[in-house]
Amino acid sequence: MIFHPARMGQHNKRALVRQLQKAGVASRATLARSLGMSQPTAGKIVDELLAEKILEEVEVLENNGASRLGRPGRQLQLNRSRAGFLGIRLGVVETDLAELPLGAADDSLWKLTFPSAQANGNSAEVWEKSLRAAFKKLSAKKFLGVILSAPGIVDEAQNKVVFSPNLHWTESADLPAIVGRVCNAPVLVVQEERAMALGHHFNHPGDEDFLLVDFGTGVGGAVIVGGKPFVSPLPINGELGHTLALGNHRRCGCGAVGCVETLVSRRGLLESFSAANPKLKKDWATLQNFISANGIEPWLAQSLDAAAVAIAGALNVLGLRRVIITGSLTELSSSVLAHLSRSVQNGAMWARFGKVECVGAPRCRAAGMVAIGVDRLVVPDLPD
Amino acid sequence: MIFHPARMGQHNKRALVRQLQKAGVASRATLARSLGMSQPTAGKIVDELLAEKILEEVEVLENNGASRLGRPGRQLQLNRSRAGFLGIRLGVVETDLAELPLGAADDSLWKLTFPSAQANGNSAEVWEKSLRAAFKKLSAKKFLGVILSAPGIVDEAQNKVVFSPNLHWTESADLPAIVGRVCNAPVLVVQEERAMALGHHFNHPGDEDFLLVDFGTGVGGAVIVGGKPFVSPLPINGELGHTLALGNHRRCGCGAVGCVETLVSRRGLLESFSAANPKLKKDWATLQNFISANGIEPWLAQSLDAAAVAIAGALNVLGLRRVIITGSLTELSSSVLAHLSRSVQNGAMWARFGKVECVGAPRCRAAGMVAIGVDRLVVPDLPD
DNA sequence: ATCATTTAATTAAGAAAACTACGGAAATCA
DNA sequence: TGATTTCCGTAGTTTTCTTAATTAAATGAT
Repeated sequence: MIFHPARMGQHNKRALVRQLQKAGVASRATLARSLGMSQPTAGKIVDELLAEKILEEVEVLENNGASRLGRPGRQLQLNRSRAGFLGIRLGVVETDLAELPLGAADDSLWKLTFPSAQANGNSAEVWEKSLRAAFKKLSAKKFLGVILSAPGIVDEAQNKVVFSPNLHWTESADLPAIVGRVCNAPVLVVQEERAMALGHHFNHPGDEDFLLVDFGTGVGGAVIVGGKPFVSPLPINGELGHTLALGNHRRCGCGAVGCVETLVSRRGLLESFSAANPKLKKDWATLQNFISANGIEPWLAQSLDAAAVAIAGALNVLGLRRVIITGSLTELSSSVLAHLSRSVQNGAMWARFGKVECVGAPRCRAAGMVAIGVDRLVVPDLPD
Repeated sequence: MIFHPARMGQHNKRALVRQLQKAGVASRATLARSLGMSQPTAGKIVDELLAEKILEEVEVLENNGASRLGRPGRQLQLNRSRAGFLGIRLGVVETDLAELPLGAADDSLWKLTFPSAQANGNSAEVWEKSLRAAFKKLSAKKFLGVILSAPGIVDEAQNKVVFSPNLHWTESADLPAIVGRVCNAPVLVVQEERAMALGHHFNHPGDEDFLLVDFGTGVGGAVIVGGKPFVSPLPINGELGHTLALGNHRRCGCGAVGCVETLVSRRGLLESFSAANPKLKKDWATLQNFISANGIEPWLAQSLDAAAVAIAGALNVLGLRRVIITGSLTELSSSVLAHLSRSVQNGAMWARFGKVECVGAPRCRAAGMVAIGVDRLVVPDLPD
């Protein structure tokens, strides 16, 4: 990209907003210091953002610990009092809505819920009707934008669902148009795992570089490098659920045969569990209890090892050393994550030279969705 | 990164040099257009670069095809007449030297050669002596810098070899100091595959995003995204040779068991070949002829498929659709690459939605080494 | 041959956004 | 109360880009 003076402003504005997202609350002086810019510059940018109602000033009451010397800074944060974004979580079964502020969005805000699909064919139309009904119940009517998270493969640049084995109607539907008709605001379609990864980053600002792997109906991944979602030439990336596991012959929803997803998705685990223990009930609670009682049986070890090979391979290729695991695997006995972690370390090259970590974490979508909305709608990058 | 006016100049200078590297030859006006900057700006930057002897003007004689209307532009290129860099290719067996110009470096320039290691322990000292002797024979004595390519795992930010199973002495030796004593110029240590990938990019400017996989003593990879080497938090990336292949129990030089490298490195292929055909001579030429005559036998198919799983997994994770294969695999019957290509397409998700390519190419190190030198020594990024 | 046209390169003037330097405001501490 | 420290804003300077106008060097038509 080429720089000229007219672009510098917007760019530094983005940087300042990003910094404030991470810090949560900060003064003009603190922002200037942490960004390496002069105080007048930071002050001027903050003034603009306050005028745009993107930031707000907040009363101090920040007497925690040592009382600082000198004039106290006027603390700033992303605006928590205004409407902000409408979050739509389009899940495989249900769709949830949340009114998200620009700052401090958390996953307790999900309120309204309706089914995502119909048994018969007209899911898109019914979904639009349900959305319209739910929208009427919201307290806010006007939003800066709508952030819609969808499962499957999403082309975020095109706001399109490319492939969704469990929610096929979203592939042909024009989601931005549907949502736009109802909400009358710009719409961003984002991949669920990418939103969760970004959400994790902003909830744990120390985690700047990691691979997030979510286990659920499918197995999806997302990559954060330098605190930003990894952008690749293709709309697909981090898709390690569909790495092939040699020796696995299960047919996957994606059309291929042998994806690790067929081994470690919820359904995949249940299949293996049931095959190894045909007399037990084939449901998740039974599986959970069984693993807690009996530890890691060979069928589970093999599945976990297959996933670990894919994860470790991704770490080697991406140059990462930290894995965040979310979803169903975190609901099982802690020995499961421990086994996976050991197995990942076994396959990750960096483990020979330094530390490789593989830890569980809760899913946090809201914060990530807001971050994407702020990044792409509130302080957008200039084209070119 | 934060921008201020003082940085804009350097940044746009970098962009202009990059553009000229890709274009080969271009005029001020062409550069301005392709970079989206104004003519006066491009002209001013070019003037600086000419004064620094980084660029040179070149006589036209470019009457190919239609005679263009209007005043012809004065064509520019990276300086081909001056010394530029000293390239040192530290191979597993031999070390080669080349005097590299800033523009149009090709691999015919490798001239002086000496052994890389000694049977007894003092390899570093002997290597320094050999280097000193070879350096005396060069026509140029003064270089902008020395680019040293090394096999194994290289931390390019630290100019250090982290791990080199086939050339262990480089791990503990202070290569920049050794080379600096002899050549008296700044030294950059780069990973061989990264140099080759960048070289491929500049020899085929259309290839902006790809994964390069080199087969030889080991199996190494490098990633180019947007025409630039992919930078990751760790000094390791693109290391797909050490992805584990389930069911493979060979011990790898890296310390792990089951790396795909043990299947598809030169030695790995020979092992499998010999095991399947114990009566035949265990050498590369025999293997080549045998494959040409008998096609892809099961042992080879399995090895290729294991490599393909790792490659396809890397494509899925990195969001890429193009693979460049270099090294020993390109020396075999074309059916080998064809098999690998099919197998990669089988495992690559993008193949369901678009095209996935896997093609062979010659190794080109010189161009990549120069590109790295230009990028890091001639028009360096400002620290921050 | 000459002149209009087209493209390239340079010069000059203007605008954007950063920086430094300084001064007033608001707190702590002696 | 006054010294010190820190924060924030104002004023003026600097850097680098842009646009607009000018000069330069080619082609092609009359």
